[in-house]
Amino acid sequence: MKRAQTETQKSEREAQIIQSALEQFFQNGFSATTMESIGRHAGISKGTLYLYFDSKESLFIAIIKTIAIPQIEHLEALLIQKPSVLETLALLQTELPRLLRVSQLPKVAKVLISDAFIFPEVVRHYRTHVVDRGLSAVANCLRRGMDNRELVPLDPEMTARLVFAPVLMSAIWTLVFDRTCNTQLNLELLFETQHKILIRALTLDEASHV
Amino acid sequence: MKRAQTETQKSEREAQIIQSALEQFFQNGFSATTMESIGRHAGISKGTLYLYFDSKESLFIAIIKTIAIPQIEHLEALLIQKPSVLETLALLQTELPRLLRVSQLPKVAKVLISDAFIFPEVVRHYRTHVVDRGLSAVANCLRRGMDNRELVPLDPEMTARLVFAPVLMSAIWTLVFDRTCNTQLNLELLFETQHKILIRALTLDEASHV
DNA sequence: ATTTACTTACTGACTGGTCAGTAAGTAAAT
DNA sequence: ATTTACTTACTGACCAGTCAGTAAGTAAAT
Repeated sequence: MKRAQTETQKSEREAQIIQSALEQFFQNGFSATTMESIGRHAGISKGTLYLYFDSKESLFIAIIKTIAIPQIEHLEALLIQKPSVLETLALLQTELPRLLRVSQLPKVAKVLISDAFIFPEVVRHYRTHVVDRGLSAVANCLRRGMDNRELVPLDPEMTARLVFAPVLMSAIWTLVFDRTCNTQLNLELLFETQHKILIRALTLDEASHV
Repeated sequence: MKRAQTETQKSEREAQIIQSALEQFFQNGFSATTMESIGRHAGISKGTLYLYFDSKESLFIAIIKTIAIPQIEHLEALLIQKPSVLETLALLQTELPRLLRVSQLPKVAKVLISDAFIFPEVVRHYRTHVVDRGLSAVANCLRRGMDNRELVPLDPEMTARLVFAPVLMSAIWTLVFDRTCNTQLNLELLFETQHKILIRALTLDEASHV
């Protein structure tokens, strides 16, 4: 393998290792993944891995921290951008399928779920810095809508969870079932259907419902 | 360990082994679980395991097949029992938290998700015999309601997925986050909120919505 | 320009330990 | 005495992490 000389090349290699490790952990789980195979898929030897990361565990932690945070910041930015809650919900309908398809977040989630009990402190970190942040962003948006009578009053925390539930389900579905059964879940139709349901359920339109 | 003499005692022991294996696979994943620890938790030695199951893999398959099927049959029975779709939805609101709390289905799901790629044929079996059956049961129920104008017309397959999404989310949440963060998700409030949303979104009441 | 001395990214064989599965042995019941 | 449920000591394969060595690059001296 070509030697990484400059700092830029080195951080490129580090990113390459993290990618390879994510793919291996995702496919085989933490325990069944060998350091040798992470190295091979990154195009380097096992020994070189240890020049970049202390241990298998520190590699796991690096994956969670480097991949998930930028995505959640993107989502937060998205949610405060629109003034109206209804516009925000409409935005989610198109953004969520995109997030599921192009980001690495579903893979990270699968890895985290699978090996949660080996690394409880990583789970706690992920929960407070990724999951709770995402949920709060949506819950706050909904609460604003409920407060200024744009939306029906409901528990905003629970409603936020219900908004995210199909995202988790789709992530698992596409990664686990679609991969092993060679099928393809229609994400656009799923989120379009969810959007219709949410709009009908949450809006106080036409002065009909009590 | 007391010797299992009769056929009844033997199948009790088999069930005990399956329980122990589920707990271990759930906590540590397939690869990191040792046969010795499965035996220890079932109160027998490692060698005895091999009198009941050929291999670690056959133990994994036995878990999926013996635990999930009875639960899904229970759900199917529940869904055809009530004549009205609305009554069925109301029933789900109380049944789903119960299923999440008392059945082993969430643990089985977590194990299956974690080790999906090691056993693709098990995933396919689980999908056709458990997941697709459950989804179809709900989708058929919804389709009936849409056909006889009890419900708003929407894609019944997708709506069924949206009904189940919070179940999967709650399963993961309670098993992964609540366990490691010492919190407790309010399942009753969650499903009550979902029920309110579904009722408002799906019913064609008061002749208001188009 | 070439040699020489030095630095550093990288390699892969090795070690200590683990574990699935096996087979020889024990003991309870008939 | 024989069968049957179970135990335990063992084996061979596998792997995380280490470390002695290699080779690629750099720079000073000739």
